[in-house]
Amino acid sequence: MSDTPSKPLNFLEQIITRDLDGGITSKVITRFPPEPNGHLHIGHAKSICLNFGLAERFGGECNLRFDDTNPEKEEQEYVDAIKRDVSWLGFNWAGEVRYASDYFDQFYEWALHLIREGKAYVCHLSAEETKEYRGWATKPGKDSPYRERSVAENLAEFEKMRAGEYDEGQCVLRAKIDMASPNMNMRDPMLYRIRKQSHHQTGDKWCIYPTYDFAHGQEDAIEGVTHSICTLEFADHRPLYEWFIDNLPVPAEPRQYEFARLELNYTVTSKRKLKQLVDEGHVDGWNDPRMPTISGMRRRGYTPASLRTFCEMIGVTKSGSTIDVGQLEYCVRDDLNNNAPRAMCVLDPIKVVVQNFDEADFSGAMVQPAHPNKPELGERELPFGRELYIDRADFSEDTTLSRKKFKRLVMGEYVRLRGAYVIKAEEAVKDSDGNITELRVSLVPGTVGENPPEGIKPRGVIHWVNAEDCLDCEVRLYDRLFNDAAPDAGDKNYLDAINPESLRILSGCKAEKGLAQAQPEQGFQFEREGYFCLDSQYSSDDKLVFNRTIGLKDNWGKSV
RNA sequence: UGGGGUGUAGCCAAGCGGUAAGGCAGCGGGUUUUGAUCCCGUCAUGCGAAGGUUCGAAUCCUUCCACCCCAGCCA
Repeated sequence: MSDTPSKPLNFLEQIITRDLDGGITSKVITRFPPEPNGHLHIGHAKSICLNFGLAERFGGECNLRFDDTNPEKEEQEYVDAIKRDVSWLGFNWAGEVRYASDYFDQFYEWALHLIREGKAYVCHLSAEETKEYRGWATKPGKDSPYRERSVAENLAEFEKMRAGEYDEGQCVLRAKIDMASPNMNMRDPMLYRIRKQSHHQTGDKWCIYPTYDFAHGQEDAIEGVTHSICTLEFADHRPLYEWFIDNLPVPAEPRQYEFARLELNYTVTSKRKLKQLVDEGHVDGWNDPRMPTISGMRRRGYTPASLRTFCEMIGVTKSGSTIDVGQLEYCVRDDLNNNAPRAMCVLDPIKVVVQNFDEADFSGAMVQPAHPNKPELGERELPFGRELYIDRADFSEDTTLSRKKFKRLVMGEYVRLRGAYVIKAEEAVKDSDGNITELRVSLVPGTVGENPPEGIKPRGVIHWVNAEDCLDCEVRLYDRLFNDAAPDAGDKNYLDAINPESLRILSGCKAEKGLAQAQPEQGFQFEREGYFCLDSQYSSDDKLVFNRTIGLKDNWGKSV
């Protein structure tokens, strides 16, 4: 036994443990059931981690099943993207991908079964009439005039529906349950509706499609799902889920459990809103690095591990909660800090000329570990020459700046070049507008890897690159997409909360030579700047584009 | 309003009648050739409120309050 306290079980883990111990379940089967009508986002990641994670933890299996019961909004493109996202997160679904549409024949048989049992009927009420008949919270509904049709008539009518003899909206198949139920879902819910559209999986085979309610529990039963986990808003559907399981000759009895979906502040996650951001060009596609989509976060530089850690960290409960994005950001920062190789990149370069370069006792290159506490990641070479670049913000002519407030280069004073020499600022060359165009410095010999002689106190450590062989690159600084913690709360228009500075494109940045080997999505820490990765879309052999995943934690200024 | 669900720190979250875990954020300090990391310390006389039961209540009972969800031929 390890002495680290184990994480307490969440309520689902407690239920599963109980079911396993009590012999109610022999092998846990879960499923992740997306509808292929949009791209996956961070909220789905929670569900994915939950379902796959539970299966993993208890030695079970998790299926990937597309809930494709509505051809109206679904597309193959989404199916492909979803598979890609789930795989990227690092999960393997059991067997082949499943589709609700794989079971359409079976659902049809079961519909027939209910009709024969007198538990379902074809209803010709219009949508508006149906709504009226349904009643209201305090008002019980009225029975449809078609409710008491004979089995034979229902069979015939349903066959006509299936055969395409009715148009969309003319009739539906409904379960005969209870029009006075306080639970609206039990007031004779729809089982089948007519949709004369081809389906991405079944083509034109069907013109009637089962509803979510008529499909979900039965799919679970067919697949032997033991614990069917969904979000809170489906809790009201559970009695209906159970009604189908009880009234149909299904091969198993899955149970439904609900948990609270993930909400993040400074973020919107509704499919409709994300689609609007894309369609109206507020962002650069579904995988824009500012999007909370899996593909967007991936392009931004989030790692699968960081997302999984996050989902693990926030817990699983039934209380509606909004997590601080800071917690998500902490997870990537932590993962990247532990694993990302270090590099230097000057974002706003100012040329530096080392006037006594010939006194350098190291010509050629400095050597630095790729990671300060991971020697196994190897070393990198930092060429060093007469001309360098440092960041404009790392130099000041103001000699009154205190050492505590400004730990960088000041005219006439010393600073350490990360991994190289201590230098002293001697002179600033300016253009006619007073902008510094070049900085002349001198190096202190013998200070590579060594402390400077007595009396020389560098104010701090700054990053730099060698002018001769550094790489020109573009750096994209991303910030939160919204300035408002709750962009879509109340009757606010979330578009008004868009952060106009959520993307800043910096060109002419100078990266250390070794970064030429960077692979798209591979994370690096640009020392003193943050975590970056090569953009998978805009980077090419002759143009390097780096995305800032997240900045370094920045405490200074708060306490000085 | 009928039904369903939820209230523990700024944000999450353990707790399951024996005297409020942990994480994020914050604050104070130490180490540091990254203002990062790391390390140490600190952070609820209090569990939505009020009553009650009990030697003992965040946990049990009663009433009340607040917030979320449902009332699609969406999922």
